[in-house]
Amino acid sequence: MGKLLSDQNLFEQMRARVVNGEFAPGQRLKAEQLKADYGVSASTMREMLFRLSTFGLVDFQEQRGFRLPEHSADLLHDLTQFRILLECQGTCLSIRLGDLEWEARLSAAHHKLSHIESRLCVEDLSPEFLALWTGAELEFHQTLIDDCGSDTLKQTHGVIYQRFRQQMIATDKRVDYVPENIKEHQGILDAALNKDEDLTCNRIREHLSRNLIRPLTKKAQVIV
Amino acid sequence: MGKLLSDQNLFEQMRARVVNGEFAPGQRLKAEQLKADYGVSASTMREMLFRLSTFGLVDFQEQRGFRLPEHSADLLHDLTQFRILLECQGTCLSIRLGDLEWEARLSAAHHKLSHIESRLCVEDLSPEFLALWTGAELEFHQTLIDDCGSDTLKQTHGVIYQRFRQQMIATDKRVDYVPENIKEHQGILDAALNKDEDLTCNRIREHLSRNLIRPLTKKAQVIV
DNA sequence: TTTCACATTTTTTTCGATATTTTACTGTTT
DNA sequence: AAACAGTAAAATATCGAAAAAAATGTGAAA
Repeated sequence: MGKLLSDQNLFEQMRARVVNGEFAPGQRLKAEQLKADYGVSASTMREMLFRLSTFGLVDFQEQRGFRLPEHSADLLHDLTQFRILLECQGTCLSIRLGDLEWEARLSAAHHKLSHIESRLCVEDLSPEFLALWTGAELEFHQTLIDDCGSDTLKQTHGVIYQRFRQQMIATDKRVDYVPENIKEHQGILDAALNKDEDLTCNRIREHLSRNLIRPLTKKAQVIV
Repeated sequence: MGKLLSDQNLFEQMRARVVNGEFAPGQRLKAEQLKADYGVSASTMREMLFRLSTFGLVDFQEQRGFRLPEHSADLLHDLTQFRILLECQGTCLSIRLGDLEWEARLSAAHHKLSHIESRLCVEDLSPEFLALWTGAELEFHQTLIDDCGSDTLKQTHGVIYQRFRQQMIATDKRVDYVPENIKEHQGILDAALNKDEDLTCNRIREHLSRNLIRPLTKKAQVIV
């Protein structure tokens, strides 16, 4: 298989594999086996698994190795709720702080995404196309919060998004695409470009709520 | 020095050291040197530093090792802002979801904290006493969000709190104690027990704002 | 048949040595 | 003196093997 990968690439590859459902939930990940895929030693592989574990993308238990996280509806709910918090907060701040440049980038990200999503309607979904969609979806949501001015928030969101995606894929290999998605993304874009913070938040919340087990209790005002 | 530490203890010890200002900001952390302190090999030490780096408590750069994060007023600002978001959100949810048991625990945590803080007035601060205060302060703030129902939020808060504390200590060895602290903690407790979500948020925000460079732009409603 | 003790196999963790890369130093040329 | 190349020193990353621990299997006793 692929060889001569730099450390960074190796991490990236493994990240993609554990997120994109190449392993079954709960499956053991043995460094001894995986090392063959990358032509590195078990120690290096172990270190890589360790790094993934600190992002919550693989579980680690002392003296009994690594395994893929179990799928859990509760966890997906929790991650969704947290995504709502981070994306609402981040987007509001971006609306406030972002300049014309940000609006342009957001518009561009949405353009790409909507183009892909419209084709997703008709074609059936190959893994490559799915990866394309995933990438575009991520970029749109990341751009939303990109000008919030808080690296901490953005980094945290990145981690949570990966774990969210991992759980989504574990739930069901099919993409969570529904025709509503197109409308919802459009709605978020419009509200954001209109600089209507409340409306944007509502639409983000609405958009993500699909993955909640139980509806949110009620609105709460949270401050920053 | 200490020997025969389990892996977990070793991590905990190193965490305490890098947080509590035993090393200067920017200082290199060489596994080869540190291994002597715990009687383990450089590899094991390296792994430990790696784990700390994924929490943001030490910086890691490929091919040039580990070092303590630089102190940065901007970073402290950012971490504070994020703490405000997480603690407001978590506390509001706890108020809503927490039962009598939670109120009791919160009350207990505050009792301990306020007792320590009142003594902090008169005595001068030995490192041991400071550690006592830090522990109590952490427990109070953790208890606030403890019944929010989101493990993700609580874990994230734990990580952010550690980094925040690290930056605080790097700023100035003295505790950030001011007489206002006692009043502020009391105010937060009262509002929370009164189940007044808005007031509680305001007081948490007020309490933490001390560490912001610039004041918050304005209130924003963020939803969950 | 069940339970427990013991031995075997597998898996995980730790280690010291080696290879690679970076950093520091030295002397040469412009 | 400044810039550069080349060499030596130090630090980091990688590896395979040894040690430790857990899981598995076997068989005897209840």
